[in-house]
Amino acid sequence: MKDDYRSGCPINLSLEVFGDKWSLLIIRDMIFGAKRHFRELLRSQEGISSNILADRLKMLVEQGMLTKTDDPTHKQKAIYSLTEMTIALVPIMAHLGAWGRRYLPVSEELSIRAELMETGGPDLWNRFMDELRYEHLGLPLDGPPRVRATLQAAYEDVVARKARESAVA
Amino acid sequence: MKDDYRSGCPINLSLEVFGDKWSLLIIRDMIFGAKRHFRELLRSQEGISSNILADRLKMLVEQGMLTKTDDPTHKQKAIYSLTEMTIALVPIMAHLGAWGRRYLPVSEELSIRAELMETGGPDLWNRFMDELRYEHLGLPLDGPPRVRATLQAAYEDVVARKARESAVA
DNA sequence: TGCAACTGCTTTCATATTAAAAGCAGTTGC
DNA sequence: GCAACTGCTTTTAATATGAAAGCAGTTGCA
Repeated sequence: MKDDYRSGCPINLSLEVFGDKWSLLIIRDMIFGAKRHFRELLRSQEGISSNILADRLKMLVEQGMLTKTDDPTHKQKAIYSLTEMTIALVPIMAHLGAWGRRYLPVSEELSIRAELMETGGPDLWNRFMDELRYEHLGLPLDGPPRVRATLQAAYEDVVARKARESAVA
Repeated sequence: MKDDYRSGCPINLSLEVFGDKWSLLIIRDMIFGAKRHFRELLRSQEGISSNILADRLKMLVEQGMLTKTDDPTHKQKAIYSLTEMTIALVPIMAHLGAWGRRYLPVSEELSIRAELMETGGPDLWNRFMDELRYEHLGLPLDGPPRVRATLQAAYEDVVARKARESAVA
């Protein structure tokens, strides 16, 4: 944990924890991309470099935003898990996505998930958060996870449609 | 405007616009602190330095997050105004504040506003946004502005109470 | 049993960003 | 007429970032 903060303002403190250009993208990839290993996170859309990724993961673990455990299937693999703190960012992710979609030049395939999150509203967010608690914290879940798969399928549909369109054109 | 983005993901684009340690604090001070001049913004809780403030203001203006106009009362003064884009960040600010309050070591006086925003919910946020549209964009408002003053009064009450408490102790 | 591919990083070095402090050419109020 | 204020800019040093290569293993497969 960091022990000296610039101020006790909640917005400032939030920024000190994840207010940089990379931390929230790592969390995004864990939440929406189901990525849990270093090498998976390294393959981000935005091309994070390995030293920065290593640094941020370390810091996020120190701050209680992630936990790191051994992967029983591979002696060299580490599994990163979300904590309740990070799962609680889902509504903020949804708002950020909606805001970006409204005001910035987003690409269609990368914003379809944000659109569905916006349409689904708090009910969908809460369901998704429960599913993340199931996957990352081992909490019980009523029924099988489905939210991320739905978002992913919508993404793939857009990609397939765009491929068809550009093939025709 | 920046013309090359790392990716078209709405969350990434949002981070590219205000995902640094200072931009959102400047916007926070404009929204909650009613600060509109350079020297006012320089007196932030967190102690931003003048070159960084100048750089961020320039960038925020370039990106359409703020506008800059001359102050008719003083030839050297500039007035910074929020745009609809920035006013639309109010719900995100509220969520960020609520998140910080729940998970980080906030100070009581600096988090009372976040508490009131959380309690007030979307109804309060919308009223506040309308008031900001009135103050910064000149849109009509039903009744006089009151939200920021209410938040500010609550802040001052906490400061006064803490002063009394520490005087007694 | 050997070897290619994969594991989570670390190291190196060049470049970019940030921070603190001082300063500046005016403008304003008294 | 002068002190205080205006929005910055400049300088210098410290720090962070980015790209690329490398490393000491581990694993899966032939």
